[in-house]
Amino acid sequence: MTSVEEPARPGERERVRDAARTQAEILDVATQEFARAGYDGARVDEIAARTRTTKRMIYYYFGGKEQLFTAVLERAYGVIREAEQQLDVDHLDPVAAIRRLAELTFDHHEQHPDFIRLVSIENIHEAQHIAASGKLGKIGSPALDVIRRILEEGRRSGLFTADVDAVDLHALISSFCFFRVSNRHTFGALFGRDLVDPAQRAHYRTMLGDMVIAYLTAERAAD
Amino acid sequence: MTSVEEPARPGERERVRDAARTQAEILDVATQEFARAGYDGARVDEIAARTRTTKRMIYYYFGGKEQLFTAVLERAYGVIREAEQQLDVDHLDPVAAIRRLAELTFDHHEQHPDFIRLVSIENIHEAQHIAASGKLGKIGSPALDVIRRILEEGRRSGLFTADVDAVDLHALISSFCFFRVSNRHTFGALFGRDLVDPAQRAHYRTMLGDMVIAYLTAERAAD
DNA sequence: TCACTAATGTACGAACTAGTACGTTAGCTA
DNA sequence: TAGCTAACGTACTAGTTCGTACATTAGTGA
Repeated sequence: MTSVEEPARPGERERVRDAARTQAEILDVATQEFARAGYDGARVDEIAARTRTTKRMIYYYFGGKEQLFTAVLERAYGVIREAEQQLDVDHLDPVAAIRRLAELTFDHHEQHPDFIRLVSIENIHEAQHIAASGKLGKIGSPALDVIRRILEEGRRSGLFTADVDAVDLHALISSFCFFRVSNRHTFGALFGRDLVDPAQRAHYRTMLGDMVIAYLTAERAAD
Repeated sequence: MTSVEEPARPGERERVRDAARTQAEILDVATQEFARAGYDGARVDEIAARTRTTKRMIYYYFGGKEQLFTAVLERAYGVIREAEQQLDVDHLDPVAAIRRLAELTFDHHEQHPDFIRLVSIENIHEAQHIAASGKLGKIGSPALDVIRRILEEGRRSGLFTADVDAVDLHALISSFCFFRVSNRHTFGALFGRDLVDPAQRAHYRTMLGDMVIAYLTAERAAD
């Protein structure tokens, strides 16, 4: 998540009024607060109190609580898109490429629990903020293009047998990565196992890769 | 979910005062309201208005909003436990047994979207109500015992090669089933694909089974 | 340097919301 | 059938929460 800790660039004197900084600071704090308490549990006053500015500015820049949450979502999705764009697997064989992609997803989900919480919250509200966003419509994800290319190559070379398209494979990979973070509390409370235990991280990361590869390369009964 | 539509048993005259019926009716409506709006978004007044009783009775029987939500969770988890207890796969070979179990999980998740939403909500609140419940501690799940038996048999017979225990396999199966329902709104909005489209139901159900079997039976590099 | 506007702060209000004090009655039991 | 209590309803309050009217000032362009 883009943060605003650094006081602009060195040499540039910290101005008292800085619209960009104020907005970014509001977004940082709002991200934490919405992720912590959910949309209705989050308090606009609390967000304001934890910035260097006032509630007035939240309404000045974002218009209201709903639009603030939408802006928070837009930025959070932007971050994962950027990470996915860094992905370069064209030099790898399809099996290694898919494993690399799955591991990137795994790592990103683990490193951004706030993002997971925001997405969970947005689903409770039936994606109404995404629908109202404009910036966030059906713009897909860079990962999808990568998956498409890998799948094509994998099938061409005969390594992949599964009858699956890029979107479904993305869902399969995401489901494991997402669940592990999103449901860790209830899962831990009910089954006594912490899915995000650092000592088990490598285990689950391998498990994910094994699962995806096994699925894609399994011998299939006649289609 | 246990419902209270039927006016007791036929012949039994509907009494004006019926503690069990009132409590069940409150739980029914509260389940819907909490699932609809989240914990903080849910309104005690709204729950009361949609029952045949008043807010007073919610406090009389449950004590408060927190305890009401806990009671709602307890009942919802009870329902899935019951479903899992119906499961009888001892007569099936391990591969068929695991597929049957996965499909039962798939079906239950699809048929109980409110349950999924409640669990998502409880995770946003870090499972605090489960922790405070008593009824819901680390009591596991009937499905776990079934998985344990199938895994043992599968490994004994040499069919299963994966180094995975029952809890992790349960997580793998649940993640796909849960994500498909819990994240359908954001996934649909971002990728233009409805994961719960009835026309695709069989496709995803097969995909789940294929994935689990492929993972369990894949040829592994030397361990 | 001066005026203009974007950026900011203060103080407040209207509406909502969880929870409760108090009073009433249905239905069971002796 | 009388009386007792679990079950129920009404009306209210204290505290909260989103949002805004109004006043002020930093920084910039002419």
